[in-house]
Amino acid sequence: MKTYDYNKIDRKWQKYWAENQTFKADNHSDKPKFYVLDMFPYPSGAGLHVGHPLGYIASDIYARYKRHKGFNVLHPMGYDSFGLPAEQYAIQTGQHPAVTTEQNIKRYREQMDKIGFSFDWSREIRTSDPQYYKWTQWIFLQLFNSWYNNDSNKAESIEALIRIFETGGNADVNAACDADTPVFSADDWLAMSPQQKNNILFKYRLTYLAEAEVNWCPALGTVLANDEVINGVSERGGHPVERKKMKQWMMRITAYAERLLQDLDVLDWTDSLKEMQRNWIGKSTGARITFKIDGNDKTFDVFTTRADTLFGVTFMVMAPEHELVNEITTSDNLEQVQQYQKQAARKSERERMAEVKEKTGVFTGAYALHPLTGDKIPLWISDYVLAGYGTGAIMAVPSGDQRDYEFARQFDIPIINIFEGNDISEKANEDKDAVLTNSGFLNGLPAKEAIPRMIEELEKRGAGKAEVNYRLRDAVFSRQRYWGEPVPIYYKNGVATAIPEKYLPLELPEVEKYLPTEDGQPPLGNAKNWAWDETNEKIVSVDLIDNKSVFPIELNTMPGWAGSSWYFNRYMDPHNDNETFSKEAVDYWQKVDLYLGGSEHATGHLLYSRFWQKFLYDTGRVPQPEYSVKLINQGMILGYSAFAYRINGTNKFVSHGLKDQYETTPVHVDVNMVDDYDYLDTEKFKTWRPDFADAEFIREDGKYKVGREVEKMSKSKYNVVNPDDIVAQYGADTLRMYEMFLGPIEIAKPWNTAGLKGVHNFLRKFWSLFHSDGIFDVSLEEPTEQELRILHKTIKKVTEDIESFSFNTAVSQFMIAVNELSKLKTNKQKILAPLVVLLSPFAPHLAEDLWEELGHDDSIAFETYPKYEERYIKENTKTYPIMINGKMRHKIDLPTNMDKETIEKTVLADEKVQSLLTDKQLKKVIVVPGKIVNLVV
RNA sequence: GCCUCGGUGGCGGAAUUGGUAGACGCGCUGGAUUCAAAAUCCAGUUCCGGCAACGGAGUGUGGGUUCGAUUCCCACCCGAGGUACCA
Repeated sequence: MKTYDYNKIDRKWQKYWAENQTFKADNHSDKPKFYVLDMFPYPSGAGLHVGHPLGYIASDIYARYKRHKGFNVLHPMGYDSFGLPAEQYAIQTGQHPAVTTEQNIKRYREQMDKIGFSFDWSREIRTSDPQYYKWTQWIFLQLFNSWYNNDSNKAESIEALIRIFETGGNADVNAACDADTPVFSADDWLAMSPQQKNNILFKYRLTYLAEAEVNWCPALGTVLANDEVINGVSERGGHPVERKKMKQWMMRITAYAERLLQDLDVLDWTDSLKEMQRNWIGKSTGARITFKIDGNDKTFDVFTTRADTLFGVTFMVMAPEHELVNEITTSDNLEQVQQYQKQAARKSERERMAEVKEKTGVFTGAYALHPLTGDKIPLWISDYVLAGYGTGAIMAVPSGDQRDYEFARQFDIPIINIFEGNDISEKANEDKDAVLTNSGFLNGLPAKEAIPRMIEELEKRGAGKAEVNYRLRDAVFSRQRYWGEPVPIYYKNGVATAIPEKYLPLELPEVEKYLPTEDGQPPLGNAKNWAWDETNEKIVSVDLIDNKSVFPIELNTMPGWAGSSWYFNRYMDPHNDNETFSKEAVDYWQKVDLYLGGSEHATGHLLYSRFWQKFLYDTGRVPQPEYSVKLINQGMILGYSAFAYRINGTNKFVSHGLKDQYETTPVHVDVNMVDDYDYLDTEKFKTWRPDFADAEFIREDGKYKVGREVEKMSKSKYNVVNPDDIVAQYGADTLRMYEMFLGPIEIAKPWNTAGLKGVHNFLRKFWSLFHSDGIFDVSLEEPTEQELRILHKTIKKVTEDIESFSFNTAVSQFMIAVNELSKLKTNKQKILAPLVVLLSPFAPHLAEDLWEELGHDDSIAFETYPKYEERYIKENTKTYPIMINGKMRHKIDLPTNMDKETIEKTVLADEKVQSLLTDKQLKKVIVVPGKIVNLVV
């Protein structure tokens, strides 16, 4: 007997779609356009896991739905193929990252093909492809050759800036530039050496070189991410790590801070995501106040949002890295200060922010002078002040700020109470409505009125001014890595110089080793051919460097986010060799209409890409200042990690239930060795890794039970589940519908396969409606009212659910419909055909197959897309719950069109209601038409 | 620590946004079918008490607003993501 052969159906239609290029999008069409985009994946060695398809399936459903609705849909896919894991694998195995990346991409493609996505593969892009990164480098050079004009509020060319300098110096230039940019006249400018001019220009360029703090690991000779630093030592090898300043390429994203903030208002993103970006940009309006140092000519600035609390300052704190610390520290305190600096350098930024339970710090021996009273204020250093935020120094007001309060208590620094009726014995008063006292001319005022008065006073004395400060920092754009885009820059006598655009792409050179060089240079320092011959304009051997016509090329590469900051535009015109993308293509597609991706990118990719888009907008390359107005954040599918418990110092593992009897360390075990009941296959475990070959087990009831924990799905946690097995066992349509059924797309949830069977059963039942004894068999009879009701209710609900991205409830709705139709044994074409079309975005393989058997007749499916009819959905009666004091006590069926008064009368006349009301006094009747009747007694 | 989100049966999750909590699915229990099993179908399934009708409790915890709170407000606990070089 013929059955629902999903594997055969999957293969048939996947082949058909590929051969017919069914989903190829055209850049010309009479139909309205719609661009559905997924965040492209990093092709990891672990393969595509079940979390990736969650978003891709959702976007695919929407893309297919939109095609049915008559749109010209662009739905592309590609790979973010530069990244650290491929490089680390290369370091371990010597395999070229390009080779492993290619293998991984092949694997990803096979896996995706099995799920039946409607991607236009003719537009595939890879960020590691020279034909792609050629244009990433090109954009880098455009940024390098631009500055941000705060008056016109956009990026402009550096050539134009030079002309301004030549005629009028920089006094009238209102630019986003470094804080230490000196003021010069046109004559000054003309008198400068090329080197000096270059240094000035770097203070304006949108990509520039600067000293930035990094986690430097001397033993590994490399820079580490905060993630890779644990308790001050490297994750790999446990070597000490220190904070160190290094020359880095930077991106002046802060120039765009205000626009990035303002334009959030036009984005149709979740409020939470916008809030996250808002907080990340962190605009605060306040004041910059300048303090003199006692017995020194130097001054330093602090930023504060509460200038009104200036009279409450009893000490000052500088970040340990602050440039003045070494200069002002008195000899008595030098040793302590230096020791503290060393200690702070060992902590990562995150650790410093996390460890605030007990404040630490040391006194420098120096004093600042209060700008109004002239009082001497002790100057401390502490790691709760971060060098990277504000000015790297604060004025501490212990009565008004909790952190300052704790610090003062810790070190017995006096606290001046500056708020009326305030008790400072327990904590600081951070209430902005509190009224000031002990504050001279500000007495009796709340913060709102006092702040402008204080700023006015400071401006009068030249000791401060109003200032807007952003938490957002310029982005470090250098990576001491191999597997990334080379930076198209060479160093001509120390001056960073652009490699001319026409020689792009500057292709990654071959190296023998992917590790840093012995003298601590980035991996590209190992390249033999990595020098620029300026005369002949080509890449030559480093042996030829003479610094006359042959110069060294930049050794840093670009970060992972470079390639992903503009790829969405490249899909519009992916094979263009002459430019990033044609004006024609971008004018047609404009922007992404629906973007789907994880919320873990909230303050990374989603901010950087907005920044690049705005820059491209300023330079006229794109017509929209935002590329993705509508964004859906799919929640991550989390892994369900499994742990075995190794008894410390042994190779014995104790079962989860007994682990408390021993001193143990949990070890991640591969979830594929664990069954549904959390029992570990100990034999597999022994062969899994060589060091476990002679492992012994302490079991409970003869079995070894693992511990479980929900974590991010990642190869290193051995909790990755691949979708292939599910596709093979149940078919692609089951996987697609199950992932949607799992829960709302935007919520993070752990992967589990319980329930797969239910979705699979649904598809089998649906297939069965069309078949009797395995033979296709549908009836041409007219449907009954009851059948039409089921159909139209389903169309209404599913359509609404798709439009609102509630794919989980849409799947439930299908299940309800099929259950009801099964009970009626419906096999009528006029009911089933529209359902096939409706189901096709979810289960395209099965739907295509049934549609073929139905004869591709659009007229039986309400002409290509089913629409519901209101008359089949309207109910004539409504069951009203009758409540007494909010508790449900009775139900009464009433006509839906009955008005409020009649409902009340009818209900009160009801026998059961009257019996319920005996011995009770009715106080009020609340009638909510269509909803409830509540009797208050 | 800070920012953002979440917490509902044995499990994944519904709930028209202040109006019958637990839709749909899994699992479990009983039944039909079968020599038997699988598969399928039917019924039941929040917990406690009761043969039942029914009664009581119940949406992380503690308070509050309201005729009525999973939903709104306050405080707290727990979990997840991000925290600037993972992508």
